[in-house]
Amino acid sequence: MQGQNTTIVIADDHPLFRGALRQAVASVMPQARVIEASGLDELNATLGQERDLDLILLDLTMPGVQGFSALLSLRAQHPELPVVIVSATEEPTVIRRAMEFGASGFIPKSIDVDSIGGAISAVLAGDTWTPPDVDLSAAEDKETADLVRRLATLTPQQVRVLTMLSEGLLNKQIAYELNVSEATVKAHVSAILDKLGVDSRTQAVIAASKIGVTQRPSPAGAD
DNA sequence: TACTATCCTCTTTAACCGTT
DNA sequence: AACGGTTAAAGAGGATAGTA
Repeated sequence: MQGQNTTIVIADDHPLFRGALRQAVASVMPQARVIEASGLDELNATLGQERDLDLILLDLTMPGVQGFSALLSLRAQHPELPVVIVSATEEPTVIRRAMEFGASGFIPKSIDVDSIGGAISAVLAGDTWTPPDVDLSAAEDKETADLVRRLATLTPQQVRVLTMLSEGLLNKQIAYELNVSEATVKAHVSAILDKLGVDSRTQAVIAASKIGVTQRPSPAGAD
């Protein structure tokens, strides 16, 4: 059924773990074609070139990736393409949030290769997969859940603008970065404020950082 | 099946207003 | 004047429904 026409992208900056993932894929589907990307740029290049991709294994912490922003824009730009998050963390909050942002699965790096293979085949079969020993039922407060839902409605361009907003850029600077007029940026900002249900860009930035869509620069080394 | 009409979303821009 | 924000409008592109 599945195997020979299946193409899977592994996006992770650690070569060792890319190897482990590749091995896990091979154990489940020896025929599958695997494309590796070591960063966001390579991933985007792959997405631009390749047509019939079946699955992306996405590391949550890669160069060029801020929080969930990569997942968010992937979901926005390629709604049909299943994304499985691969991460070192096993925090239920992070896992739940990833799933709410549209991930098809969440694989902690600590689990064994067999389980990873099982997770991958489950997702390819159309199911979702999260670590069985992690309790996801713990309810998040309503406001946060609501905010997550709102964030998920942002368009790719709006996600880009929000990311730059979080970096403290002015409308004029964002316009320069995106090669559009300042009026365009203002319109995007307005749309973002509307969708997030806030009144100002600062509130939008605070909301985004609260959820973890964009990470604020942390004072101490945080990794 | 193929073609067309239509609707909707996304993106872009200009004009305008309020605040500092 | 500079900056942030709102609104109306228009073009591109995709999805959908109806028709021949």
